[in-house]
Amino acid sequence: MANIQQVAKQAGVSVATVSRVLNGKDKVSTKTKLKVEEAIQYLNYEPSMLGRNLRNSESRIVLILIPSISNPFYFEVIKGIENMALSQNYSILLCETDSKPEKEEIYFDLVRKKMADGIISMDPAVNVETLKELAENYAIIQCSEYGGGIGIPYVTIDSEEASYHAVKHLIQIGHRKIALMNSDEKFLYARERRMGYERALQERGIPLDGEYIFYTQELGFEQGQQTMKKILQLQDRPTAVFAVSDLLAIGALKEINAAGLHVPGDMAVVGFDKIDFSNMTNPALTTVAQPMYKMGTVAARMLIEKIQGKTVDSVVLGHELVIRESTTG
Amino acid sequence: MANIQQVAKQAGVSVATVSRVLNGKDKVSTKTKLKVEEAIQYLNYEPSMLGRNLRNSESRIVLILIPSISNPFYFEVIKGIENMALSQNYSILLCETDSKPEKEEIYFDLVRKKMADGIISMDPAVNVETLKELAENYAIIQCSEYGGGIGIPYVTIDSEEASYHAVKHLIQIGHRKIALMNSDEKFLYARERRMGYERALQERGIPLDGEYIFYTQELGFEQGQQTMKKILQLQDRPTAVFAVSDLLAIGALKEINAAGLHVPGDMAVVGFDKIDFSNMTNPALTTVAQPMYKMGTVAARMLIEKIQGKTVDSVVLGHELVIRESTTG
DNA sequence: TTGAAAGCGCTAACAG
DNA sequence: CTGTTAGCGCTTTCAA
Repeated sequence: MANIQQVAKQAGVSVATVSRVLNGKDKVSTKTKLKVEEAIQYLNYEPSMLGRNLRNSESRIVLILIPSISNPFYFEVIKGIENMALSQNYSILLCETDSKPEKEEIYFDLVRKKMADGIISMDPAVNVETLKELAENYAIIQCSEYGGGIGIPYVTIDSEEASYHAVKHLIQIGHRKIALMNSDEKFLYARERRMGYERALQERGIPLDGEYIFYTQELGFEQGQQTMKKILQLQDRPTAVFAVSDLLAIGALKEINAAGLHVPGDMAVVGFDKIDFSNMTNPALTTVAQPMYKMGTVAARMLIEKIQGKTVDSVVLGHELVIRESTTG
Repeated sequence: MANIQQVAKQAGVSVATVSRVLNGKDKVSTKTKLKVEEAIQYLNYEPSMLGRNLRNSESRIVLILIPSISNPFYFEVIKGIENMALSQNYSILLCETDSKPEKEEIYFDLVRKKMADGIISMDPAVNVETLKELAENYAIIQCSEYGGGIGIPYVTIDSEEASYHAVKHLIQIGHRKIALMNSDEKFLYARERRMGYERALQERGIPLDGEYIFYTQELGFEQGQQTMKKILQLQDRPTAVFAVSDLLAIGALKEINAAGLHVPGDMAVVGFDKIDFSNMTNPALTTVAQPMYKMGTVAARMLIEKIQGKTVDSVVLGHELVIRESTTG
């Protein structure tokens, strides 16, 4: 475990020169450079980030805040963030909050203590107050979820438009009784998605039916099952359902099957997110694809620019409707 | 962004005293302690990990090496690691290698550069040579996958026994023609699982049929589909299949359904890992549960002890067969 | 119980 | 092109 001093000594130069060779920015003569490189080789020297980080007062680590690591929606986003970060010599600390403030605090503390240079928050349940406060002193980007109007740069899609698109597809293939399986409207995206749903219906002159709108506390498989159970008990049963997450939709699928009904014959289903698993179900799920990888790279680029002190603008990316068996089977 | 100097000045004490209050180990009089705490409050001071880490030559970060973040098998393990790590004031850096040596090297470099204090490797495709070399100087634990006999402490389950258990279940419910969907036998666990499979058959006097054993390069959904396709084309078609991962099994399920056959009537299916999704399929999957959370906590504890210079022993944990619809209808 | 001072490993400003 | 030196923020002897 040699340090820079020993390398300098071995090479017969000063530590400054070694540092120059290491960082490759300043000019060093080919001869000395060679000497230094030999010494590095000889001593098996590896520069310590600990020293460098303190000196540069940076950690070269960025936090990613997600509610749950097992939600597949985040995979591609994370990959995007990771690749961009890696290319800029940043590492990522993946932080699962379980949507619990205590856990969130642990990670917020990490940036307060300079253990991380910035945060990409993908947690819709994040404490907006704290985040806002933190954003005054640290680099923060919101990805996919944003509280709206809190002055933190974000990258997201147009949820209203995406939802409109999905529902319009259902209408176009002949459905008029369409249920919406939404999440709690305390989340902005939930409100937006309901608006898209309503716009699509209104546009075709289909009256709104409050009975067809359902809210769930979480976006998981079980909630999808439970909600579908309620939908199937409706007097005037809808012929299609639009769920705002693939996991909800997959839960619905399972429940429809369990009731002996057929998808899409008896009930068409559309999901949201295009998680890997949406293709593995029976039937494969029609779903709205967010450009997740791109969201990740954009968020990471924005964060790094923020860390570098630049001002960054929010970004809204496009979406895509992936039509598969659960609507056209 | 106050530092310890300013706090000391504000409180009218030395930096040493502030440090003592911060760490709470050394004795400090109640009065000075109060003064210091007031100063900390007043200045909104947050101790920098950068300084502390350099001084202590530690990063309080541990790496987790996984092949792919989207493989659900790792979720619970990661949770276990994270919780244990957090409780000891360590943070975790989740590193996806994509089983690519280049990517692996990036992360190995992180520990060489003191950016991380140790590694928990869950990558079966890890470069064992490098790992072994690294283990001479750094704390390393293998979790769930281990090369065997390379002198690195590991935590795992008894794959042979688990596999035996699964196949025995199939035999007990009446099957005699049982296919094995295994991964490449370059992996130790693959060899062990085949041995368990063979032992179960032999024990009941069922002759081994090489035609019933299949190998896949990866453990994903697509491989499961492809392999199932081959199995269904067999002259003497088996009545059950044991896949060494849930994703393989879920692929098989989809393919069996696509062929118009029924699970478990025409073909019983057993998976391995008990990932969340194994419960969401149609029918729900019988599978072997590894104690993943526990594996994670144990691995983390072992690693931290290793970091602290203690010697640690390898651990083998138990497993459990979860019987669901895909074998018992 | 407290303070002074050294030093963890590195980078950068300045001088030569 | 290279060396000297200060200092990033902290912990920990050693003395008092």
